[in-house]
Amino acid sequence: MLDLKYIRDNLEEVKKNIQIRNVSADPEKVVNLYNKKNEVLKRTESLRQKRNENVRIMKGKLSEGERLKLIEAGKKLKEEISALELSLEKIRSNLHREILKIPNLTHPDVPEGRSEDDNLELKRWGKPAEFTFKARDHLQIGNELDLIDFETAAKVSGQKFYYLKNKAVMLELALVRYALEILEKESFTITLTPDIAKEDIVEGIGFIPRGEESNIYSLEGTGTCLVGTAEITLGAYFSGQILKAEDLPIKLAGLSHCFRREAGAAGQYSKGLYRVHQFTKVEMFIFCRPSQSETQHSYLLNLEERIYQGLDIPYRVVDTCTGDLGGPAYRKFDIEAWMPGRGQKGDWGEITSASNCTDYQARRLGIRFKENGKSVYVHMLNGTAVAVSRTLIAILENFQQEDGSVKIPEQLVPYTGFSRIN
RNA sequence: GGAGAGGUGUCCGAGUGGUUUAAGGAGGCGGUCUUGAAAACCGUUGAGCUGCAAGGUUCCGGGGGUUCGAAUCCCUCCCUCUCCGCCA
Repeated sequence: MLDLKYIRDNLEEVKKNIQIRNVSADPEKVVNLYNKKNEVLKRTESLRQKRNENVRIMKGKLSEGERLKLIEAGKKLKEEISALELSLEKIRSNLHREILKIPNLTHPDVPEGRSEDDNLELKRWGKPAEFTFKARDHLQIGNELDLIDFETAAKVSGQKFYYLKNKAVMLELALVRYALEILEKESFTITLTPDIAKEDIVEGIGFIPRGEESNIYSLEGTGTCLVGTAEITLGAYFSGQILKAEDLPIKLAGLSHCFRREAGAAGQYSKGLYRVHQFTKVEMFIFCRPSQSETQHSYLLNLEERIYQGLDIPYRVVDTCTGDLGGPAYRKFDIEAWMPGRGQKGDWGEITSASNCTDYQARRLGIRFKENGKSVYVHMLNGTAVAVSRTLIAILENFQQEDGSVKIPEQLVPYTGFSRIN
């Protein structure tokens, strides 16, 4: 969330930002609720002060008459205070609800636009393969080589689930190992995170844990959710803590399953493994000083590129436009891999994203560090190291051979133990 | 899942209704002394909200309750430890 004082003092800027990011939020309502909260808080606190004074007097020796009088006064104060506290609580919860709708500020270089079509292409790497035969999509390849089984998964778990089989299993494990080793060398602390997190944590990271529009599976009656990404469990790792300035930047990497409801998502561009309810992902996370976050953001993008260059997957990098940014992100770079089976004649498909969320998440989660005796919110960044299911698409479709087999990228062979699937 | 013991500031730890405005210790920071360091001594040292500030207010695992007044009493949930049960 944004700082309340900042919204109050920069209302026009916040309004403009909401407009270019194409979301519905009402900062004026937030400011009104904030002012109202402060006003009621002030009255509550002055009554509390009276109550405390009253109590202090009663610590000493008093005549019975005086004591009774003070007790009566205390009773009256108590009633007034609880009435005010009740309305304060109401205002607070309204304020909380409204402020969560307000997105992060936006980096000045982010292209303005309404949808992903307005994202700005920054660069391309590699050359999409030109096939001398009719290219198949990963569904066909997966079927022919007995690698992916959607039908059985639909029967057992529902649509948009899948069984990986045979060499695809090893390929998934190899990708995970490949990414984790690179990150370990980059002195990330590698972790294997829980796949479940508490609702307030999920919300603190900026996801909506419940409701129709939520992309998150909540576990009824437990106050917890299945994580949509390890960004949640990594980001909350230090929640409520004050970090040592000399420890920054802190780099964590996490392997987890990711669960997404994807309600209403369907169609040609979501087919097969592209949009599924469960997949495996290695995520990177950085906590740093505000002055470092732009550099760290480039660093994350750079690492992602290295990882996909190592896999020989052709890709392009895009700077996500204002209308396509999620609430917490200040700026986001996506890597889109070339997927020959996507659309009619192949297309780019998002395979990683690296976001600089500045202090938007840190404020809700209470993650700070000390600077000159003052506590400052850290900046938090996240990036995909390997999203396995989509990387499988890219590998199967880009490295398919005329004889129906699939070649494994050279750098992955030490991890798979085979260089070809057939 | 059952029984018991716990959860207090960066850490250890005292505290069972009103001199707790959280004792004391360790650690950190500053200083005295010293060629320098150690030791010793002196001082200082949590966070949030509000406010220009002074100040005020909240926080003793979370939430709720009793009371004029709660770290302290009651209810509830969470977590940790020990033992038992179950189990990859």
